[in-house]
Amino acid sequence: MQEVPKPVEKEPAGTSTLDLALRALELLALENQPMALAQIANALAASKATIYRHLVTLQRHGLVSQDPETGRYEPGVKLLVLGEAVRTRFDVVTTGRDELMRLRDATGQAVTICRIVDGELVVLDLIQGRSVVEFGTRPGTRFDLHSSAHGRVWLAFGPPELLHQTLSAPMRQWTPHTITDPDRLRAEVSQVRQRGWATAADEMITAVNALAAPVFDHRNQIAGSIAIVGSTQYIPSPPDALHLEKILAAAQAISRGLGWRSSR
Amino acid sequence: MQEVPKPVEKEPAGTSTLDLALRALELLALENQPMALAQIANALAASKATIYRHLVTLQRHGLVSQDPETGRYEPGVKLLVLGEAVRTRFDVVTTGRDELMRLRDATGQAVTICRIVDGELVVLDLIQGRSVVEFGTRPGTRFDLHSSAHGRVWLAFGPPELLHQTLSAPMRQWTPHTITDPDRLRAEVSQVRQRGWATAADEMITAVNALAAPVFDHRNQIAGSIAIVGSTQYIPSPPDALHLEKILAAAQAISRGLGWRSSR
DNA sequence: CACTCCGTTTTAAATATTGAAACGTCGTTT
DNA sequence: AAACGACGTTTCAATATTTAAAACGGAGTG
Repeated sequence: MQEVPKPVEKEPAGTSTLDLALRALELLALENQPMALAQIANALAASKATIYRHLVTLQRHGLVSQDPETGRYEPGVKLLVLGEAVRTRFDVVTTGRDELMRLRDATGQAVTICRIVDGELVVLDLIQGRSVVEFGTRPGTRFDLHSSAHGRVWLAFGPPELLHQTLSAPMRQWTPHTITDPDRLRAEVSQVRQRGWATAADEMITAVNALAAPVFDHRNQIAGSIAIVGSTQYIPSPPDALHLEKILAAAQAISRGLGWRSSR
Repeated sequence: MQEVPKPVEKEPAGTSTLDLALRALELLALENQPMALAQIANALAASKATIYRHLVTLQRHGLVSQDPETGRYEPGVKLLVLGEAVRTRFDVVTTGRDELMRLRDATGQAVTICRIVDGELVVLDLIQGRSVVEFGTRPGTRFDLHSSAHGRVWLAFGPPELLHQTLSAPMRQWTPHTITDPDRLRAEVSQVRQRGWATAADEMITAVNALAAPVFDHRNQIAGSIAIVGSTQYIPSPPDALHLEKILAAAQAISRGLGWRSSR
C-alpha cells in the first residue's frame, strides 16, 4: 500500500478552531458593514452554530460586538486598543507624528511612514493629504522593495541582505515603468545612497509618485522611512526643491528625536 | 450525591480554545517586550505545547510574529491593519482629524475624540499636545460617564437612558473633587446641555482638566465628543474664552462635515 | 564538556468542538 | 390577521481535536 506520506501538504502544527475563528474576525474587520451570522457562516463554509459560539467568545473579549437592534455582528473596539498598542512599539511613529503633520501641511501631500517588519516593508502610519482625491496607503499595507520609493531607501540604507535578496529574487513588473532589471536597480540604489532620497514615479501605479527619505536612530541605523505620496502632477521627478528640502528636514528632525547625532 | 447543578456560574456558550488563544494574543499585545513561550504559558496556566500551537496559528494570520534571533514572540502587524479598519468605521474620526489638528495647534493642548460604543465611552483618537509632559489617554481607553468632560457631554446630549443608568448606579470617587452625588450631577448635566460644553477639573486625576463639546451628525444626533486635555494650569475652570471659542468652532466644523445643518 | 534552558515535536487519552435539527422571535407577506 | 420566512440562539450526540506530559535537539553558559 504505498501511499503518499502526507496527502498534499502537511501543516506542521496549528489549531483549526482558532484558525476558523480568526478568519471570522478578519472577515468582520475588513467588511465595512455589520454582518449577519448566517452570512459569516457560509462565507467560511462552517455551520452557524460553530460560528455563533466563536463570535460569543470574541465578543467576550471585546473583539466583536453585536448590534442590539439588528443582531448583526461588527468588529469591536478592542481591536483599536490592540492596534494602538502595537503601533506604539515602533517609536518612529510616536516620535515622528508631529513632524510629519508639519510636512503634510508644508507640502499638501499625503505622508507615509514605513519600516521593515519581519522582512517586509509595511506602512506604519499615514497622514492624509489635502487634495480632493485621496492618495496614500493604509497602515499595515506591505510594499515591494524594488518598486517603491520607501523600498529604495531601505535597500540603500538598510541591512545589505535586503539588497541581495531583492536583487536575486524575481521582481514584479507593476507598470511599464517598474524597474525590474537587477543592474538598473543596483545603480538606482547606489544613487539613492549618495543623495539621501528616493523617488519612484509611475512604478507601482501610473501617475503616482513618492519622495522618500530615511530616518536614523541613536545607533546611526535606519529606523524608518518617510515619504510624501501624490499625483505625479504635484510630485514631479526629479522632485521639487521645496519638497526635497522639507522632507529632508523632517527626516532629520525625527532622527534627532530618536537620539541621532548629525556628526558621526 | 446531591451535587450543585452547575458549579459556580455557567457560561452559556463559547469556545474555551479560542478564549485561551485570545488571552495569549492580548497578553502579548499589552506587554511591551517580546515574550518567551514558557513565559506566556505559565502566565495563562497552560501547557507550553498548547500555547505553542496557538501561537503558530496566530502567526499564520500575521497577528503574532516571532523574532528569528531569540525565538521570542511579539504582536504582529496585522493588528495594525485590523485596528485601522475598525477606526475608519467611525466616521467622526476620519472627518474630524484635520479639524482636530488645527484645534491642537491653536490651543497647544492634547485633543481627544470619544464615542459611546456598546454602552461604554471610549477614546477613538488622540492628538498629542505640545507640552513637555504628555497628557491625554490612548485610543481604546474607557472613561466614566460621571467623572469626565466627555462623559458629561454624552449625558447631556446622548440618549436619556445613559443619564438614568449613570444616576442610578454607584459612581466611583476618583478624587475628592469627583462629583458622586446624583443631584449635583443632574444639575451639572443640565447646565452642560444649556451652554453646550463641559469641563471636569480634578475629577479623574488631580491637576488635570478637560474641556469637551459635542459633535452632531446629519440626523442632529450626537455622533461624538471632542475635548482638549491638559494641566489645570493651562485649562482653567471656568475655561479660557479663546479655548472655548476654538473648541466650539471645531465641533461645529466637524458636525457640518457629517452633514449637520445649524438651523435644522 | 556537561549542564540548563528554551522552542519544538510526538504521543495517546479525553475533552471540547462540531453540525444538524429544533426553538422562539421578529418582520414581512398573503 | 394569520402564516410564512429569516434570523439568532440552544440543544444534543458523535467524533474529530485539543490537550498535557514527556522526549528531542540546539543554543547559551558555567
